Amino acid sequence: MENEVVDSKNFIEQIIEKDLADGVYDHVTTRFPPEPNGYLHIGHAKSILLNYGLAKKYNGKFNMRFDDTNPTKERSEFVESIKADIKWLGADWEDRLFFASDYFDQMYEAAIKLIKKGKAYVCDLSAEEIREYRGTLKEPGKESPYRNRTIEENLELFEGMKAGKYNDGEKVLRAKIDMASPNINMRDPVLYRVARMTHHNTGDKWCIYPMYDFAHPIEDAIEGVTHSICTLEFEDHRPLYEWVVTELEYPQPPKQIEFAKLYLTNVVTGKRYIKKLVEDGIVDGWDDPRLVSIAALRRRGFTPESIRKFVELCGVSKSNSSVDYAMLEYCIREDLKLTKPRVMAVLDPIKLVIDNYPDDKVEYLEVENNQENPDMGSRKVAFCKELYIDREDFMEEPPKKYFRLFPGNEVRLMHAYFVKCESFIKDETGKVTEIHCTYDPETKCGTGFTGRKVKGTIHWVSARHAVPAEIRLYENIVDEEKGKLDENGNLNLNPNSLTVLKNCMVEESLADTKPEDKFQFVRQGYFCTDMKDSTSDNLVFNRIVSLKSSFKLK
RNA sequence: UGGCCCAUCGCCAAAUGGUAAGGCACUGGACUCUGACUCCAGCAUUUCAAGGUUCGAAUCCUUGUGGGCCAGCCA
Repeated sequence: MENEVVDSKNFIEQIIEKDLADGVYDHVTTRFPPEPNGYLHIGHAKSILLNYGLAKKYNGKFNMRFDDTNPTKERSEFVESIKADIKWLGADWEDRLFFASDYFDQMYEAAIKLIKKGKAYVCDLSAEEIREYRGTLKEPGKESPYRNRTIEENLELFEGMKAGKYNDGEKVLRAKIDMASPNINMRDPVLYRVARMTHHNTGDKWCIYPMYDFAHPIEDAIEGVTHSICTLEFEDHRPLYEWVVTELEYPQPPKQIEFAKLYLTNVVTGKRYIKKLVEDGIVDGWDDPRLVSIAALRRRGFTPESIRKFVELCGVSKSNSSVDYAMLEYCIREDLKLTKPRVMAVLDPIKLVIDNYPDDKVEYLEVENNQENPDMGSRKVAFCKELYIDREDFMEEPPKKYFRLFPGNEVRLMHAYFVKCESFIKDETGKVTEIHCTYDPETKCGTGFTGRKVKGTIHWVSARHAVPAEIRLYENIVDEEKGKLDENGNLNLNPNSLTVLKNCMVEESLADTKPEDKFQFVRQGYFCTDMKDSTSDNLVFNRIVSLKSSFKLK
């Protein structure tokens, strides 16, 4: 059933296999190291699934680690949401949940080691001065006047930093590398800063905190990570990463590998924009279904399987690219297709009366839950004289090749009978209010009737049994403008990003739907339930994607 | 002449010097109790450009062009 994929390996797999073959490493360990400063989105899913998949593929381990080295931005609530999202995606860190902050002691010792090797020094320059001394992209920097302090003096000063003798910003520990390096990251980068902040994990134990470039390689090395996979913008940091693990003399040091982030067309991903959308009340939060955070995708009805499939399909490379949103839709269609029940729904009801059907008769038709997957069982659906069908399934004057209901035409009511339109009623505004049909008892579903064929099959619900529902049609918030602000500083919004259809009717089997249930209303798009924020008494459904194509009126 | 990275169909992406996979999207057509699904067919004589090396180049070299990233005591 899986399409046969020719065994092509992405560039990271090739690196890993070469490392294993060359004996560079005797095991594989990867990790996902988010900073707990926000919510995960589809881009993170790529990183999570990539790291997890690689560990699985090479019988290695996948670690979960919060990179919490900067308490100003980090909060515990994010820790929990991130853990929940990763679990939902199916990446299992087993018992290896780590915090960079748990390694603060070891990082401190590592700093001492560098000082003793003459590779790090305490610098008294202010932040502004450091920036000035750093030079520019085109001009080399100049050395700090504090660069040549003695090891003893550096040791004493650094201990003083730890002991809280200095104010925030007064002193930093810097690596002694090369102020003339064309790579600005190598111009004596700051390793430790003084910051009196309460850390979500270590509380007030520390008043100095390590910088990412120093902390990250140490975290990886401590955990025995072999392949430290990150995104492209860290390429320039790799020499520093390597400098740290080399100077600290770790055996089998980890190596950093960079890959291109996942961008999606037609969505807004920038944190700034999402923040504005939330603040302006345009969306109802970071998990609004029109966004692409993991939580939003989950709420909108995407399944973990569909996200996994999507990430797998996107592939991994080093070229900046933007994947078509249609690919994501394809993935959820693929997943729901065989695994979720297909039900009938009417978005814009119009009454259909079967004139030759007994007034009080009710039939309970046996309907397969998924015609393509008999294992999914069946259910009973009530059928009677008065039904609702969708307004767009009837036309008074049909265009060519319109297969559905129009005066004189016969169609199949799905799972039920052929029905022929005999007449219809309009109100004073010309709007059709009721359609009258006759049905043919011989054409009942399941009888094997082959006497004649019809071109159209339409959804219906029993007017006496159907349940009212509210359906929300979500469109992605931003179009091809890629989240750019317009001349007035506003986001380029799709005015129809949320359409609420209030008068929908769904078949009675959905009455006891739970929020996590998923259904397909094929022919009218796919939907899933979402009753979390329901303000109406009706059932609430979210549409997740459109069908591939449908008959369109010219 | 600051450094690093990237460039293959509308969108992803293989091809590792041996003669351009695959998926999404799209376009026909068949089938159909969902205009869906499924099926079948069509979608790069050419890999940003121009030179060069080679029997042979998307792959190597040169020079351009286009795009991304870097001057936080953020990650």
